[in-house]
Amino acid sequence: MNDMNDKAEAVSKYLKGIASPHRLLLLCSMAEGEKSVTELMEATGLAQSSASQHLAKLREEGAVSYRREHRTLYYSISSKLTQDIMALLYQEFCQNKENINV
Amino acid sequence: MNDMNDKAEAVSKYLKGIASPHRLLLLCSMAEGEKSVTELMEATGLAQSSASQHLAKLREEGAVSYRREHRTLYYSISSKLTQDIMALLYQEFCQNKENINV
DNA sequence: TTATAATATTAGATTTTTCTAATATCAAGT
DNA sequence: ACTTGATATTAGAAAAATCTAATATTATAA
Repeated sequence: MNDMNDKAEAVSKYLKGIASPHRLLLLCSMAEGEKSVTELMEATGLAQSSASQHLAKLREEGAVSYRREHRTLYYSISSKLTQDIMALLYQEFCQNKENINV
Repeated sequence: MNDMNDKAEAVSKYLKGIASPHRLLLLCSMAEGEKSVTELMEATGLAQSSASQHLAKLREEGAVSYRREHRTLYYSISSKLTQDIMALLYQEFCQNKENINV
């Protein structure tokens, strides 16, 4: 019974992990392919510290991962769930001209 | 360009709208079929005021709607997007024993 | 028309999130 | 060993979310 509460907590943590305008923009940018932190900063207009903190949160929730190449870290979406959700959201908010059924 | 920002805002608002443990439990309960507010309170253990406020937020985001029957309001999930997302989350957090790919 | 059951709204305190500024780390290149 | 470029972490202030308690609304039944 409080198994359900635990699951709700976990799901909530994950959803809140991606549910900020800035983190969504980061994910959107990464949806095009892996991006360095600097590229992500430019694409989203975020300050360095802010970008880094948002990426940390996305990492914590397992939504993204990175690979190092020299001094540069390349981030990308690493979870199927996140890809699926981003696809649904994109379809709903970015393609559906009249926002019925939101 | 700030079209993207506007969309990110809208998506964020929607996601935050469903991303609280209590609201997820409410949605989970409604996934079984429409429920009265009292039934939802019992199912989730929420206080009356709290349940009502959470339902208001879900309404605002268009995730749920209700129908009145006498004094009782019956709530249900009204958006395809919300149903799809709930299905993905259920699959990921409630069926996948080993939480790979979160 | 008044009492009551079912639900909504408001107010205020508490907690959580998010930003900026400052500082730290870490891996090259010199 | 130093310096520098790329990124991370910490601290603290400001903004947003959430709970409880109190009050209001609304539809029915007496």
